[in-house]
Amino acid sequence: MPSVRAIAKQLNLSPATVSRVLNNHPDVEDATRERVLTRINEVGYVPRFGRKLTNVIALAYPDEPVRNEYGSFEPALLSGIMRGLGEHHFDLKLLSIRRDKSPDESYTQFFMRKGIRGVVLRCFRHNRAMITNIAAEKFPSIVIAERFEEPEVNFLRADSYPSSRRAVEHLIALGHRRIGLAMHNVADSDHADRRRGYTDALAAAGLTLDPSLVMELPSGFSAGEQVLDAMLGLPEPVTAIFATNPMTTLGIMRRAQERGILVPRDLSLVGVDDSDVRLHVWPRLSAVTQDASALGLEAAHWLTTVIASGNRDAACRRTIATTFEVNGTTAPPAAKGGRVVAPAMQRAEQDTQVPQAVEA
Amino acid sequence: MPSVRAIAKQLNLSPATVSRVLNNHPDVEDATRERVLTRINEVGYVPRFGRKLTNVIALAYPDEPVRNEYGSFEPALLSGIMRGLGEHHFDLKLLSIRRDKSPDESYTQFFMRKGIRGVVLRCFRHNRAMITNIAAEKFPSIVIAERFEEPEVNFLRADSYPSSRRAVEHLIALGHRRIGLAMHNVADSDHADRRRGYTDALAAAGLTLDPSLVMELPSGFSAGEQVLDAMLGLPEPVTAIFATNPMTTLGIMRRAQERGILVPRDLSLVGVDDSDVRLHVWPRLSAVTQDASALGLEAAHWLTTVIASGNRDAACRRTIATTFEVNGTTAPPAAKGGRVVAPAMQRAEQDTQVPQAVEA
DNA sequence: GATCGATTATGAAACAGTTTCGGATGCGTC
DNA sequence: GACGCATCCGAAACTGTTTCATAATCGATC
Repeated sequence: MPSVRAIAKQLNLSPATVSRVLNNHPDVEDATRERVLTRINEVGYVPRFGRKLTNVIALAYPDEPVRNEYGSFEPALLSGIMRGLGEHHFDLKLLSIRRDKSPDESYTQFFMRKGIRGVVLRCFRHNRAMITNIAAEKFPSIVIAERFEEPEVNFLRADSYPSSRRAVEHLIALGHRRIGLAMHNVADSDHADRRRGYTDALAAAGLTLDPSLVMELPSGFSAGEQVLDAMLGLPEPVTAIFATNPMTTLGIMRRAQERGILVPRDLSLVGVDDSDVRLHVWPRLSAVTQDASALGLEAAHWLTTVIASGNRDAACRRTIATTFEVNGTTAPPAAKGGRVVAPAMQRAEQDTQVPQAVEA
Repeated sequence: MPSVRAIAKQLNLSPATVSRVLNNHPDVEDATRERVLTRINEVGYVPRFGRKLTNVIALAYPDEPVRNEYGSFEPALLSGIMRGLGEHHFDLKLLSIRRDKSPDESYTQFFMRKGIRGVVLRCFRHNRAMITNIAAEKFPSIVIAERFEEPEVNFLRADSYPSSRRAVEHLIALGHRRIGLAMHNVADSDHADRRRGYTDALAAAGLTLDPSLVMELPSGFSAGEQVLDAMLGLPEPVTAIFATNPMTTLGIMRRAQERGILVPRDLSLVGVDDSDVRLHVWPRLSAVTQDASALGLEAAHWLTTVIASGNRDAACRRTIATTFEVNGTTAPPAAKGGRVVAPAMQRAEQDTQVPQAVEA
């Protein structure tokens, strides 16, 4: 249980200087600061409040926390984290790293200054380096929904590959041959998995991959609208689309309705859903679903357990399953030429089927 | 700047006992605990970390934080709060009162034990008493999106009345005479305002209020589905619906599409939106909109400013405006009998209109 | 009825982190 | 050389919390 005073003594310094380093005060020599920081990392200092340990972890975002564009993933994640915190009686802080971290302090310094014992990290395309740095500093941390090769990075993710592959196989089994893929243009591992599910399913069915059917766009709602227009504007249009991003999926659906394209009669659509949104649209969306709330719960529980146990070498490289749920947006491709049933009637029928969960 | 030691001295106690009261330790006599608590409230004790003030506020939920059913209000609110925190360099904690507060401690005790200086409170139907109690204890707090008569309660809300009234007037101006109202069955002040907007608009137009057109249901998605079925199943069905809850609105839209009821040709719909969801459905939803993010920002800014200034008597009873935005779900009622344009074509046209914001 | 034991309530002291104040040192300038 | 200023750091003071000891009270048993 090293304290500020103990560390100061070991280094022949005063507690005041160690405290200054911890709080990133300017007037301490660089060499001294370095000595203190390395020692702090060696002995595994943990901040205390008076004599009691601080039981706070943070959910840290690289930039703006809880942005709206992330859809329902963030609130579900947050809700799960709060539930996972309960057992060990930890509290949760929300942090924006870019806003509050001074560039000349280490991540460990920053987190200790904020009085937290561990951190749940959100990963986006631009902050992978940040995350490997945090992990390299050995500060207790776990990354949500992303995969890392570096063995010191702890992560908890949902594996989209099997469900994505199953989704595309489902489309192929229905008779679709021209299946579009709407990708995020900066690939995280999740989106890479979904792409792999797509290509592998095509390959396994003996279909050749047509690069013109793969679109890469910024994530977001309006991207979906562009996707639909582009894919139906092809010389030989697609009959089905697999969209790897929740917001993009909604954009596609909306644009299809706007243009009077009936889903699934004129176009089949498989999307991705982080919570219950797939059930709140019409027709209910056939989708690869991941349980963001469960991710948050498990991550918070692992992190607080590791902190409480004092085990500094625990590793988490867990992957939980996703599911592919067949709902109302997938059907056989239209036979060329014929509308057999009146639109409104057909739509009413198609959605009466009960959702079947297919385990991934 | 009263400290634990100062308070102890004033009461002829040891700092240990005061600390025990603050942390809700069991072995302190009730009379002593009471003396300490009243003194703490008198002198306005604030927790410190070492010698520095703790700059943390909390967003406190009565039960589960950030529930999914609340739709997009919570993430938008949270995002706004984080932005409003920046100026005074405060941090944010998330708290569940029911989960973490011991029944035999006061709210002030609870919040101090958590090391926070102030709290942003979410208000639901069942915790109004809790909130007046917190305010009566004079702990720095502000309630989001609710109105209180008690002068000691600080709140920041959006006034839905003018926009709601304008929304219903809009429907009347389009020619609607049978306008349904879908209400939350446990009325907070927001929903009461929306109801008042409805009744006043009808009265001003000389229309009599038909009680059978007013439905009160639990909030949520499935309630919307029930509303649609009920209101169109009336002997003399409605031609328009005003739904006062975002999730309910989505439920109505989905069920209408499912049943092949074309909005707005067969039914006009005005909803409520807390963020951008109205633009993500087809047709884009005519809606009363409130800016949850702005509510969060303003509330956090007010609270941190009051705390930083040390002004214990500042009051906040602010109301910000909402807007009524005309989009694609409102149109004149169908002339009895005729479908003039083919459904798909008509739908494509109706949504091309640019949203017009009408200030409330 | 007395005694032993357990529980309760409290304080002194030790310990946790932070800041204030002042001293020492070095560097530049007049 | 003297003065001024900035840098760096330690002693001391101050904050809150816990541990240990102590005194008082209550209850049960002989």
